Amino acid sequence: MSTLSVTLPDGSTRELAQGATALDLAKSIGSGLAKAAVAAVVDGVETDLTAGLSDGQEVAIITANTDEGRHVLRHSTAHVLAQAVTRLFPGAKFSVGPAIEHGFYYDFDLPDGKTFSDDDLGAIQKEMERIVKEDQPFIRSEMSPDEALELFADQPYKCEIIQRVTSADGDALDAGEVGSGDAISAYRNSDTFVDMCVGPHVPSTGKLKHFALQRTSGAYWRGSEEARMLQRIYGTAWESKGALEEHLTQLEEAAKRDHRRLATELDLLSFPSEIGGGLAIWHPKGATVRRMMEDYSRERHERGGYQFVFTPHLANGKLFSTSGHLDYYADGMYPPMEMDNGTYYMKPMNCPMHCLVFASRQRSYRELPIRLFELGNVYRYERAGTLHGLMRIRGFTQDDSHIFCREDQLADEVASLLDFVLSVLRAFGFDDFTFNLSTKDPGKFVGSDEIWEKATEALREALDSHGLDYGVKEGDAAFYGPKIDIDIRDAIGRSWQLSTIQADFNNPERFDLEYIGADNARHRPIMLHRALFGSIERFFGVLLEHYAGAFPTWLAPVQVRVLPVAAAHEDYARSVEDQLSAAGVRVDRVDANDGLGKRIRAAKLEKLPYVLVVGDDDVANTTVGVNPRGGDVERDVPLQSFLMTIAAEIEQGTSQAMSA
RNA sequence: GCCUGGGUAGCUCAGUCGGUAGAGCAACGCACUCGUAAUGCGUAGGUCGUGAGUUCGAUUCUCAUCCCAGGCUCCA
Repeated sequence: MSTLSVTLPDGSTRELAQGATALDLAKSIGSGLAKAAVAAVVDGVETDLTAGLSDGQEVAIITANTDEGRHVLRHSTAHVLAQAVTRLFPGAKFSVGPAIEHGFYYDFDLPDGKTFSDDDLGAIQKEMERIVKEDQPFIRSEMSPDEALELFADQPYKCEIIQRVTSADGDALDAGEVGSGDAISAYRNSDTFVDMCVGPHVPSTGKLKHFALQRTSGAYWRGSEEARMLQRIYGTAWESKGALEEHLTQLEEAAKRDHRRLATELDLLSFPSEIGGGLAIWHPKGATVRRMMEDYSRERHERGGYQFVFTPHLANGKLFSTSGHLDYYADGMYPPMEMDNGTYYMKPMNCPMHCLVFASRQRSYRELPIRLFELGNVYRYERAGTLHGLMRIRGFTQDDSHIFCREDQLADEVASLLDFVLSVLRAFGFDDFTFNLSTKDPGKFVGSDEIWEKATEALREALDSHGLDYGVKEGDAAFYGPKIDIDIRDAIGRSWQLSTIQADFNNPERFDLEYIGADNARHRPIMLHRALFGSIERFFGVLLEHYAGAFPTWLAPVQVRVLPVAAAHEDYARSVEDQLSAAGVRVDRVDANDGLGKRIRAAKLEKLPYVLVVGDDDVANTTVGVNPRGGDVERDVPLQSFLMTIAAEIEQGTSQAMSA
């Protein structure tokens, strides 16, 4: 019997019997590998383990504990989910079920418009476990579109996908589902269940043991609000029980640092329903942190050559017609207020006002760039279902800046803006950034193509000159100009979009802004929009989750708490408190009405940076017992020495921030 | 806005197959005066999100509405 030879990733070759599969290859290397294998890469193409190999191919085995391997597991588990649902809900139509980050989902259309309730998940999970136990094979077949239409005749969503992918306008989603070209592939698990899919899949359902269904939700077919709403089930799947449990634990940990929960626990702010959805009130402690953030921001802007302005929350609708907001974003604005001399709106952005500041008098080229800065309150009518704590809110404050400059200043200005933004973000403990350049949305823009080209090029140049890697989001720009978005990654690896730098050649035109050039002629300035925190509220939320409520000392609402051991030490405790307070430290005191242990516990739960315990020895020697957050207790520390330490820490926190 | 689930004391939650509610923590009071993550006892606190309907009677059932959560869509 002849053999075939394949090359492994390490360059070595292996002889296998004719007709051998990737699984045979894995077995020949080792039983452990065969057990962990879920798919293979043959000549650069992901393939089923059960596919036959040919002489001369390069083959790599994909194991379950890799990103690619988990992707296969999750995709295969989605098929098991679909089969379970079709067993439990006869007549259910299924549409698409991809693997996603950390898991998978599948969308269904249940007969008679039925919906899933959370209670259904348990039964579906059990059915899935049954299918896993049955160890059904995933058997691949390929067919023509016509054959596929016949096979999936009772699955209208599959038919629609087949029709779309075989017509000229097949899109990425469809391609992911069925591949491209004339051959449509499908995977059959049993006599009663077959699903269209490019694969690859695990050899059999017995490989899929460690998964959990998580939640149900509605999801529009093809992501369109006009289309039918399908029923989606989300789940997660992993290569081992340990990995699954670790993931579930991580989710719990993330939930523990949810800013909405911490905001309540730490008494920072609240969202009273009496006020309305998406509108927060800041309690004293939250307000203190916010004030520190804002003070720092003001300080940096002042040193950065910005001029501070204030503008009103309301404006005549004509202003927003001029800016284009009413043409493009009326839906996102609060409804109009009819007043005696016109129609007024809450402002959704500050830029029109800042344009008027520029226009308030004649400007000379010598003045440029003019950098206007405002902590500006804006109101946007976010749809009810989109509100999310501080992250998505209806009334918020932008640390908003508009820079008016000459064309020859644009590149430098964008470049220095990038430096400025990154330096301030670093001061708040973020150092992992992602950059994205968003380009014109062909369906929603103002201004000429030429202007857009110019603006986009300026942003691109700034990113390139900084040697930054960035992605391009085609069609993601605001209606008035292209933008650079900066995402940060927080302490538990989630990414948040914060800062944005936007070039705008349109508003200067709409507001007819001009300056007198060196040539004594009138010229149009270029405008840059720039938010750094984005919204103070959102940034605060991100910061709160990033630090899990344990703010660094310079930001902490209460920096030190003084605890007298017993009533006899209260006078001394008060004096310690006064001295710290006089030194500018945010300090409070809790007298000995409760046991010391209880008061310390309370302070720890509040995540205070320092707890000072003072007793007999301290009164006698003017010392304190220092219990720092996350550190060891130190007794008999001279008060003056603690004072100097914490003053330095606060100063350093701020000044590190300043020079970062 | 759409789908699903929820709203009971300051917080976290239990409960009521329709007969106006309960725990822990917090608060307050008394006792204890204590050296580094919960001292003990007691008191008070709720028109059960809001409005309407059904009913002898609604926190419980129905409808509407507001708010919240997870998704979808949207996010200048």
